[in-house]
Amino acid sequence: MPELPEVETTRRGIAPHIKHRTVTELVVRQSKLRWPVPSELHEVLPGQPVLSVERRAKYLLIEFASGTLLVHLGMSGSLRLVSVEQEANKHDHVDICFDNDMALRLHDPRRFGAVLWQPQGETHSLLASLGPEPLTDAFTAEHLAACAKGRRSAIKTFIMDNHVVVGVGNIYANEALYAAGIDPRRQAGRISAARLARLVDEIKTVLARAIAQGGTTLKDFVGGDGKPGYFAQQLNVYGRAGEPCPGCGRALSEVRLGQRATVFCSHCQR
DNA sequence: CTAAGGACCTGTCGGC
DNA sequence: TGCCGACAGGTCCTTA
Repeated sequence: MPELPEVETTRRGIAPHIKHRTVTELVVRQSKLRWPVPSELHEVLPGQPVLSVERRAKYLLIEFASGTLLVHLGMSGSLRLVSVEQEANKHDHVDICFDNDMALRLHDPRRFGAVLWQPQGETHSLLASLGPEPLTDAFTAEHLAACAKGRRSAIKTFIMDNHVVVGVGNIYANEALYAAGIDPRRQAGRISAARLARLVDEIKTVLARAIAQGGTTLKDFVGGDGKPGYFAQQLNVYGRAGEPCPGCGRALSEVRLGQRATVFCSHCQR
């Protein structure tokens, strides 16, 4: 569910509560997530203090001295902190229990999420070939233009490719392309450098604004503090097919690209 | 190499 | 009210 802003919001929500806390126990009620939860975690985690909580793409990285716990929320995952006494609900698959009797609880109905282990000094294969973080200086107009050269796939599909740039999910791909005035169906390699530069700016702006607002309000998310709900954010096109374009008033169109809902204004986006 | 499609899984919603 | 298909914020893996 979460797009990058929701993952970042989750990171910020949980980090202060688990940093420097020591793991006492790992409870796995359902080990069949996207990949099996490694059984070695039961031996590896207890007794270790959390050094920090980072993020790479949509992976949360919980750092320990002997390695890093990777947590991905998939489509429907959420994390919240609960008392270890708190009874588990349906789809509460994993608890990481801490020495203050709180547990970081992973809830994930669709089980597209993952909990994986990366030993110290190694890079997990899932993190090995990721593109730059969109909100850092590593994501530049030059980089996007170089990647786009010769590529015939639709620009929307292209910016959702993790090798090009990470963290651009379906909602924000739609929003960034609208903001940049680019037709999502246009071939990536046939867009001018200037327009790609604009797109880089809009991706950064859209994601940064969503993070500032605490993520998009969508029903599955539960805030890191346990407060239900996302945060109100106005989306210009996503989920608004048929409604008037905020710019010109014409009805927004919807097509399917790579099996994903794609909403745009055929007048404002070229 | 690129591009397209299937796969994983549950819940919800609209239509008949 | 009940059943069925379509769809949902992700992304890896296989196939052409």
